[in-house]
Amino acid sequence: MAERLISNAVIKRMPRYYRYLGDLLANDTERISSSELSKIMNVTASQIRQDLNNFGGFGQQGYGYNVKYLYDEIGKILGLDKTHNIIIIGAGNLGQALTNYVRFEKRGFVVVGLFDVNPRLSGISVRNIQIRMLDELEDFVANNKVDIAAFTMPKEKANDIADRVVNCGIKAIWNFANLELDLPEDVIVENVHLSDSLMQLSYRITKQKESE
Amino acid sequence: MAERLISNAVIKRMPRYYRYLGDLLANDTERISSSELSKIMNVTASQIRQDLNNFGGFGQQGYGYNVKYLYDEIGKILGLDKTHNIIIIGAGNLGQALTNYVRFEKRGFVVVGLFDVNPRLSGISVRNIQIRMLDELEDFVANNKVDIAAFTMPKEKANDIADRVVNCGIKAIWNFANLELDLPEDVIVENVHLSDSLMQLSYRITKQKESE
DNA sequence: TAGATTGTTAATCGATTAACAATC
DNA sequence: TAGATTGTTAATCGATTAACAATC
Repeated sequence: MAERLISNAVIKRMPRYYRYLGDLLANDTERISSSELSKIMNVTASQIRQDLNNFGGFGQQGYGYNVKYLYDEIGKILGLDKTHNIIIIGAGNLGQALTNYVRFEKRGFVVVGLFDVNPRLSGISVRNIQIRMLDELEDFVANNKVDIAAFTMPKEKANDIADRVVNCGIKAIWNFANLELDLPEDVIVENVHLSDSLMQLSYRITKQKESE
Repeated sequence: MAERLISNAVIKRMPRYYRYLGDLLANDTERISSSELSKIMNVTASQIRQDLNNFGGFGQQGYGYNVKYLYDEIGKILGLDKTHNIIIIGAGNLGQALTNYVRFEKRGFVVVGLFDVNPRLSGISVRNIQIRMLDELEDFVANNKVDIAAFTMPKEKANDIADRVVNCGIKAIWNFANLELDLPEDVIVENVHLSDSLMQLSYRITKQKESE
């Protein structure tokens, strides 16, 4: 496959395209032009065509895009045609919420393990996944295919655990801990900083009030 | 206050500055130059100075920035010096997780209400906040100051509830439902699309595997 | 074929970086 | 004062939009 470097701006938009195409598919829409889609999604048609052409020509002149085909292709681009096994480290509220977020499985994401350090949680199950003690981590990863580690533990513990996770050979972290992990560059980290998001909301509220 | 339009790219970086400055403050660092900070944060010094100067001159030539002062000023820019009352709609796992996310309170975010439609949850309390039935929403908002509604209900219900929330006069939504809300433009919506985030992670994993 | 719409090149716009005069 | 470092202007880079030839 051609080693084109695709900008982050483009990649961020792909799941959104996927979502809208999924909706169109659910409505039995067979085909759509970039200009129709641009109206629905509130972006320019030009951007849609540019974005898609980073990955190949999925459309047809005079016709537009076949919704089902494009949906599937974007799914492949995003790796949704493969299964991703996830362990969740930190079985507090957020960890349990993620574990329960069943829908993720629809897209090939499967929670295979749930870890915590609190002995009180030992043996308890969340959605049929028993909570394991963190000291079993290395054994578990050695015996199970794990693609992603989700970090829902307190941030104080995150860097130590990150080292252990990386030593086990896990190459991708979905990080909810409110800090930046310091890791080798071949480890992929996707951050979800809820507190940053809330601050951005707060900024916009404040700005709106000022302008009144 | 001068009505400068500040780009989204800048606003997104502000919470990150705030976080790093908070860490420096915790380490009793009194002052820092843009170039020192740029090394820690892995951005250019130029960008730091440009970003900050959108909001005013917080530094001093030949000295740099006073950490405590800059931290406080960014806090004010982000509206963290004010209290924000939040209601959470959808008392499932994610709603409860957010409710329990005590730390938010440190920054002036207070969960004042928790709603659901499931009668089984009626009367149950999460962190001393009782779960109310959704039909009490309008009454509750009329009698309590509510700044933000967090959406943690299933996406099918999100748009209807959004209309009700907006009719109550709430002007800001923190949206975890995996769809885009269709609302008047004076309503601020901050989206947290966990599934998009996971797909981006999946993309990067896939790409890395291809290049091996 | 004629009309429609893509894929792609060129033009524009905005964001980032570099440079440096101002000044503490 | 001399050195350091900001605030800000100018240059560069990258992303978005416009335009249009290719083609279904």
